[in-house]
Amino acid sequence: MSENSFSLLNMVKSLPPLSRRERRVAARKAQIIEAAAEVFSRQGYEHTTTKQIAETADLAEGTLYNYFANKRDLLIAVAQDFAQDVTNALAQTKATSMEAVMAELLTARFRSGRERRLFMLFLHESRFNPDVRQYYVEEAIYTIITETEKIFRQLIADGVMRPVNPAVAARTISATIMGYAALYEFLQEIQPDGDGRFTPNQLGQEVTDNFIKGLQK
Amino acid sequence: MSENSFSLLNMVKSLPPLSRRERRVAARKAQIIEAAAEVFSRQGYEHTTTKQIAETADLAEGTLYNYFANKRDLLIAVAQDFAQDVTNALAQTKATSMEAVMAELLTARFRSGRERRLFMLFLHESRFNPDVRQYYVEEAIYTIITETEKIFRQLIADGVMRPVNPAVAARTISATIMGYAALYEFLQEIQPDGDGRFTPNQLGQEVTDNFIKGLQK
Amino acid sequence: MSENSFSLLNMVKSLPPLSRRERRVAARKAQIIEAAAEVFSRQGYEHTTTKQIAETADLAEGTLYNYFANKRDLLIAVAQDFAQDVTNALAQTKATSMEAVMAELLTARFRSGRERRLFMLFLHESRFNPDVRQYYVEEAIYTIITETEKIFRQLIADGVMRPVNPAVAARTISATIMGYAALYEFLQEIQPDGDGRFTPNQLGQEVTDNFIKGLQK
Amino acid sequence: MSENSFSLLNMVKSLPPLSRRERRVAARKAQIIEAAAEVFSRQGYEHTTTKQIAETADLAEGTLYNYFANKRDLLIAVAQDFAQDVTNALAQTKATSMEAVMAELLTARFRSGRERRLFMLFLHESRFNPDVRQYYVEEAIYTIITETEKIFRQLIADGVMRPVNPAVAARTISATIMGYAALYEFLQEIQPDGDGRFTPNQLGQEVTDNFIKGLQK
DNA sequence: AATGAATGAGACTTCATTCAT
DNA sequence: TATGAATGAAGTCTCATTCAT
Repeated sequence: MSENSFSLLNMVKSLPPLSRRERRVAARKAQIIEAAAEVFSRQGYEHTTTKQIAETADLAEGTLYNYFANKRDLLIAVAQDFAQDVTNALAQTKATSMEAVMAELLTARFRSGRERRLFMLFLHESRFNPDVRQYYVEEAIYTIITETEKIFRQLIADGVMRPVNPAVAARTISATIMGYAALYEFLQEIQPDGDGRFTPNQLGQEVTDNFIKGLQK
Repeated sequence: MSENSFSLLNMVKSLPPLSRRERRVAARKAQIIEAAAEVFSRQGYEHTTTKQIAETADLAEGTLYNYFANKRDLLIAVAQDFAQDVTNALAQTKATSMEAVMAELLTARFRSGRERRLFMLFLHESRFNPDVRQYYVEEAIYTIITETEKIFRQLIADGVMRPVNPAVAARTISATIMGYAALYEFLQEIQPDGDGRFTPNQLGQEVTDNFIKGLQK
Repeated sequence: MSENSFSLLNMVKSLPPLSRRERRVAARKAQIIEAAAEVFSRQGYEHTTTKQIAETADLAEGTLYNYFANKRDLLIAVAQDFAQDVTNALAQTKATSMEAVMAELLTARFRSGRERRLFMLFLHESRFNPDVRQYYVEEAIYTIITETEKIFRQLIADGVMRPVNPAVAARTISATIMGYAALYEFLQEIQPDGDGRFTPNQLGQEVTDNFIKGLQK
Repeated sequence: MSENSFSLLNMVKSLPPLSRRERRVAARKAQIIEAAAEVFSRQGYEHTTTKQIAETADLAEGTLYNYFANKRDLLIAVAQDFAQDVTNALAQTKATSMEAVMAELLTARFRSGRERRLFMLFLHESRFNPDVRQYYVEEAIYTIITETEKIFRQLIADGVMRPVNPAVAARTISATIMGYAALYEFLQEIQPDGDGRFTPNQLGQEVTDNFIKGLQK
């Protein structure tokens, strides 16, 4: 999420340039968000104390409150930041062959453990926090699904994909991605017998094959 | 999860018969586990107070501690109970046609909102609680995956399924199930345009079709 | 305010008898209110910590919150209790001669330092706490004023008092009482030169004389 | 209290003329005192933050500390300033008829809501702050009492007033003034039935009449 | 065995004060 | 001299757990 501060800054390039003070505030916020994301991803929201976030950010506890109203707002900020990253990344995905699209969808997300863990954290917290739900679900998840759906419609129109319901297919792929993100935490211990471990790429190729050709003989 | 208490009792049927006292203890434990499952599923672990569990179980707070050492142990008991249910249900699944297997896998689980929410809850909590992880992941998820894998091996041997890696296919299906369990909370708001809402069965059929025939033309 | 718990109990004598549990709760509440009144009267609301109240009540800090939602509610309870005392005391005042009425009004209230200090505390806190304002001002002060006014109307009707506006006179007397309550804190240091200190009774007689006969020759 | 800053400057007129630097410092102090008086009068001491004072004074928070050691000193300065105003005003009061003296005493003070509220605030704070007590009580209140006493002695000597104890009478009048200052906040809601509201002047005349002629028939 | 009041550790948050710029 | 971000002490409140009845 350190690239994030960059992406955030880039997003507003067209706006009037930031004053020195605004830049400093933005940098501090980014520093705190980065620390919060780190600790949240490791320990979850409830098990994280503001003291720990402050220590990770190398700041005093009170300083957090000069930039965020409360702990909850800090979680929302991390979720917004996360959603922004997902949205930006997906905006650059190009639909070419079916294989390429699937590979991109299945492997591009969740390469980093922290990102996977944050993904699952927000999934959990959205149930109890409407703002997280809004920023995370309605931005990140909605974006993943609708962008995938758009790509599928195009592939069907191009005659590359067979004419399934693109809405359902997009949701199925998204669900599979999310499920794998969750499983990944446990897969290292639960390996197919005798096969040793898969690399993410190998796994991606196999899954892609399953989806494209179908499981039926 | 009221059947659950039954399943717990059934498990020990082969052991020497329970004394009256042991039956009373088991019944109380089941009562408490049922209450805890209910409240945990609605509010999550951290947002649930022992007071709420006691009220739901129609007992005093202190009584909980006569049967469980602490709140954490209560969560573990709920997880064990849940895993038992999943294992029992899967033991009865019979492999016939591919369609039947897929339908069973995709729709049997998660018909109830509470079960879906508990599933998600354990997924979250197992990151912070090794015992939940052990009982939930290594029993429930491991069971789902290996049983599915077994079924797939059979289907491949029968020539019904094409010879993909059954370990990967089983994991993909499991991941999809888990992903849909998570998405379900949000799907009502994120509907395919103009299509109205899917019933679980409709969705199951579509997804089954995707998986069996593949997405490729 | 220890008599208070009595008065409170007396008030509900006509209601169905309290269960043992209700009596215990009432006693604990009274114990906590008594402790809070003591510390508030000495240190004011803001300078009082919940820790101090708990120590004074010989309870743990958390126990306070089993009986009152928060510190503010504790202040309100003390104010209600205080208002109840004032109301009860005034209900017993009998109007006979002008001198007796004045003496009663001027000396009955505020014999104890704690009561005087609480009176001033509520006066201050009502500005920032609508509930204190309601219970304290609209019960205690309103009662003092209207009861005095009633007495004055009677005295005028009896031909003992000259026909001034009884509403204004009642407010003037009340204001004087309140002002003396405040001054009392400082009067010990600010004595009339050479006269030594007044006892409350001496002062009451002099003031009564001023009011009854007027200052004019 | 804008005249206040003036009064502060006037006080030192007889001292050697101020250098430019000293004038600037005095002006800044007056600016800060004015802001503090404004916010204190509205919100009370404890509910006022140094941030709010700084904003009201249109200065940065740190700047306050170049002129006052801490928040407490700021309150003391406001109290001193207030006492100064009271003393100055009373110095100009001339004793002629009894009616004139009473009217002056009863209406001159507390025409402004802010002054009334500050009066009450100092009354409260002096219980917890010896310096406020010293400057406010021993200057303002003491001055009011002793000046009134002096006037009363004169009136008695002139044969206009009957020979009561002038010390007590002065205290009674002062107490009444203070009581009305406190009641004023609530009087709007506690009106004599059917009489509508009093203007301060009407009230002053009635009260004067009560005091001069006495309540007795 | 059941009760539920008492406990107190620990979390979040506020805000007066400091200090580098 | 003015600034305002950083600080951290201290306060309120929650809630899992204990224990006397």
